[in-house]
Amino acid sequence: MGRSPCCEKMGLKRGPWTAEEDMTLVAHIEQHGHSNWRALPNQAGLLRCGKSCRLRWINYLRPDIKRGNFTSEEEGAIIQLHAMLGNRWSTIAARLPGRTDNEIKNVWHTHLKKRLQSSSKPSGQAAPKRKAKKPAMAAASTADGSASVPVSPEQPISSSATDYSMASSLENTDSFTSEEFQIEDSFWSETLAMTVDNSGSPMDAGVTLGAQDSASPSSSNDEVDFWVRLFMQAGEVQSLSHI
DNA sequence: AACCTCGACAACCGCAGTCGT
DNA sequence: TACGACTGCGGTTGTCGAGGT
Repeated sequence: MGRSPCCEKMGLKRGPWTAEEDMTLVAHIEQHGHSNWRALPNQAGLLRCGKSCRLRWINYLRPDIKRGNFTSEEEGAIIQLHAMLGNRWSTIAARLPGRTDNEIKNVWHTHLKKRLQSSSKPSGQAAPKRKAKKPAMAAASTADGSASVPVSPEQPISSSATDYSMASSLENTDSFTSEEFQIEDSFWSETLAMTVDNSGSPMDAGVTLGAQDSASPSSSNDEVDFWVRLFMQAGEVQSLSHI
């Protein structure tokens, strides 16, 4: 619709950020905040577009970023949240304090999606050709190789609970081996139960791993809570229908 | 030792939603 | 109400390093 490009391409630097640029950006944000990303590069003296600055800050420079490998709890949470929410990475990230949407998205595409796909295939077909670099990231091989997640990882979230099998996905939380997702039973029963129990005060309810992320907007929580409750109700309906 | 392949992750791009005028 | 500017999000790509051949 004739939108102008997000930034002027002329003279703006691209590619990996240098340590000096990082320092400049951090120093500027600590002093002046980031109320206006578009104007920030000029004010800070950076030859980057505002979008690039924002991304760098959010994904890498923010002080509350948690670096390092994802724990099995976090991976399990991502899988479950993805089953509920689809590719709503920012919403999922809001439930994982210290993790960014980009990071979660990367982990999903590089590890978790393949893990789910491999676990849904017959045994013997999922063996990775290469040894995993990081032990924690070793491809999961379920005991019988028959574990599967009924909801396709690719399936986008639907506005209708009836065409999204939340019930199945929740009922099959033990699709993952206990060694990898120890939190499954306790974590999800607790968090989801809390969501339902707090249905009267949606602002307080939520599926958050660890401490409540104070930075996550309440509207986001409301949205997630809405879907959680909706799916829970749909799950109850489907559970009954299976009887 | 050199080359190849693949995994991991940072960064970019374009679209959609929101807000101000 | 319409329009433009800006921000945020999700998909995709590029780059680098490690492991395999």
